[in-house]
Amino acid sequence: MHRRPTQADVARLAGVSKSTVGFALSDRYDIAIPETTRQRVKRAALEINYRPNLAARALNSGRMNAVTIAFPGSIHSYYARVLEMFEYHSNLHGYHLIASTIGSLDSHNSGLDFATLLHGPSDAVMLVDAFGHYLPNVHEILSGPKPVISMGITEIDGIDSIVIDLMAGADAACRHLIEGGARRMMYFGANMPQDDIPAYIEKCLTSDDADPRCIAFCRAARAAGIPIHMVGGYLSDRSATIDTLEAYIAAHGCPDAIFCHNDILAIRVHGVLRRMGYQIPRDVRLIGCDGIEACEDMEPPLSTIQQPVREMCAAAWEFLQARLAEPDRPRQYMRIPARFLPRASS
Amino acid sequence: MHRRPTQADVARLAGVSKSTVGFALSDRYDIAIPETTRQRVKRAALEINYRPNLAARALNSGRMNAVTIAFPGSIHSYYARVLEMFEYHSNLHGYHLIASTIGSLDSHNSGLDFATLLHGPSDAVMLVDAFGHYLPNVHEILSGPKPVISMGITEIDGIDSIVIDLMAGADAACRHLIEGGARRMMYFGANMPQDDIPAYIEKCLTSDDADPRCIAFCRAARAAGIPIHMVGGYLSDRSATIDTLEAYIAAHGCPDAIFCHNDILAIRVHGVLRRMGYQIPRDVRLIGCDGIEACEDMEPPLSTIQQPVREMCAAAWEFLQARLAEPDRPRQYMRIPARFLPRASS
DNA sequence: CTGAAAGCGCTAACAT
DNA sequence: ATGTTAGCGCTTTCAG
Repeated sequence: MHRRPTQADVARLAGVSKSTVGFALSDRYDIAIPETTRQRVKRAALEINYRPNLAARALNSGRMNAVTIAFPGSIHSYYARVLEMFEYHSNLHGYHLIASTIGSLDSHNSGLDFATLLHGPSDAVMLVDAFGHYLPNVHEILSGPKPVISMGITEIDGIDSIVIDLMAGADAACRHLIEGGARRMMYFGANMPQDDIPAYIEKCLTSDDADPRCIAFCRAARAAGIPIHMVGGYLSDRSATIDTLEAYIAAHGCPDAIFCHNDILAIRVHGVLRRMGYQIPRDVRLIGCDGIEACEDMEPPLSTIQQPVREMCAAAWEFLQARLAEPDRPRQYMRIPARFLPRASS
Repeated sequence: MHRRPTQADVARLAGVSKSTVGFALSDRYDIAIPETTRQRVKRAALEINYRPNLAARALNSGRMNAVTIAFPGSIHSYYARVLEMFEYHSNLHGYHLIASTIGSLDSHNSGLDFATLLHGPSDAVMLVDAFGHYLPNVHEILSGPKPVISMGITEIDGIDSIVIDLMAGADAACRHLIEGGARRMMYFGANMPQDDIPAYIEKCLTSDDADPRCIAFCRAARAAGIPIHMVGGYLSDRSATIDTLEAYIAAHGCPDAIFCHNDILAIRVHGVLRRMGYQIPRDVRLIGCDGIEACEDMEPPLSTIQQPVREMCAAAWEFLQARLAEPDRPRQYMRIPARFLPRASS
């Protein structure tokens, strides 16, 4: 492995100047170069297997041709789908995709802190589901060196956002449970302040600054005049989740309906309930959220709220392009509703 | 958003030269700079919120501080775990991680072709489960501009490889089925040459150049004197998979044991079988592969072959570091066995 | 139509 | 101990 060929090498071989090479190789037809010279340059480049040095190009142009996509916590099935979907667009447009998880202050995961992300080698940062500890300081974003675009169930004030409106879907799900006769309905969450759930419930009832699923759940239960049971906390791993659920059921008995924060959780809950001998939906009705494929493979198939991943990523890419082309344009904003998908589990 | 501050700006503010800034900011203590000057420089940098220009650094140093990780086809649960695990190491060492799927020639997915990957803005490429259409030309790798490291169930001759030895686990799984009384055992695959399965079976029996699961399956069945049923093909989506399985069962009846190419597939098969009224493991015994968490949440929990993702990623990172430090060192090679994990489904 | 040259921001060898 | 300078490879302006 010796030195990589540069445009200078191509120029020497083709017997032209460096700039001619640059123009010819980047197919700039606004510069008048005879077709024969163009071909000669291209052949020379091919012959010595010339590849542009991306760092040099980036230094000169100020463009990295890369985008960072950042996920909160860990990359589970749903985020993997978002990643894949977004990658489709970035590939199509010749962008490289830097994938990252964001580390929060309290959690002990290894994710990058936001500043590192923001100053990393990309032209823009896509934040997926930024909330709570993952929600960066807006001032830091606005004074930062590159555009940030938020996508997912949360939005960031003043920042380009594609927000999936879970509220309608979550509300439909909860009302579906209630109308089906749920009296002891429970919300099972993976990202709730474990220490003070009553305060969180109060927050859900009175403000809009909480997880839309939780808001919908609390309000639907309140409206129906049934008690608000929220269980969960920062459940990092599978066994913690299972222990929490089992402990709850041992102490309070089994709810007649469970709305889970996401499908992964719903699948776990499904397993726990069946192992404890409960029948779904006869004894307990179960609903998840996200719309991952595995839900359909459960027995019975799990009801869920379908996240419009395809539309979200397509819109995010559009927003990104527009923002890069015109950094000072007004804030871009789009809401996409998520639909409740009833299946046999509820 | 105006011009980003550079080291020259810091130098001006601190009243020193550019190189002093460079040395001070990179904490090079081999250069004698008085502590007071160092502090003055750092304060100045902080004051104007200086951040290094990564493109410039990369151009100068020849290092991007980024690694590309590439997956075949789509990023499902198992690959998401690999991604996350590998990201742990890259984050820890200050590397950015470029995630990509590789597009094969025949499939219509949007993945990048290997040459693009190889010439992308990273210092090395990690190939996960490179096989078949995803397996790049070895010469292209060796004459390429950066190290390539293979990880997963396949290895690449002459290229640094961490190979997960699935053979032992797959063999244990198949023998477990046979010893449990399987007479009509089936392999359900997602990446097989659909058009000529007999030839593929022959290949599995006679050569080592095939999927280790398939090899183990064919040989175990042959050794036990039972027929070799392989079903599948290039099953891209969920419904194609289900149709294929249902068609097979309609035509040939239900096997008494199914070994699936991976857990995602096993979960689908699980759903199809239960919906058709078959009991697991009474009527059919079922085994998957990869060891994704959701297997444990099935009813009954699914037997699987546990991929040692953590060990693989740790070893891959070690290999990478060693290779970057010493490009001409001899080929690095490591085999890690994957263990069969029997559960109630078999 | 083509070539020379400046400059992107950083690093490191070399001079003071 | 600090400053000067060359150069990484590319893009692009400006002369010829």
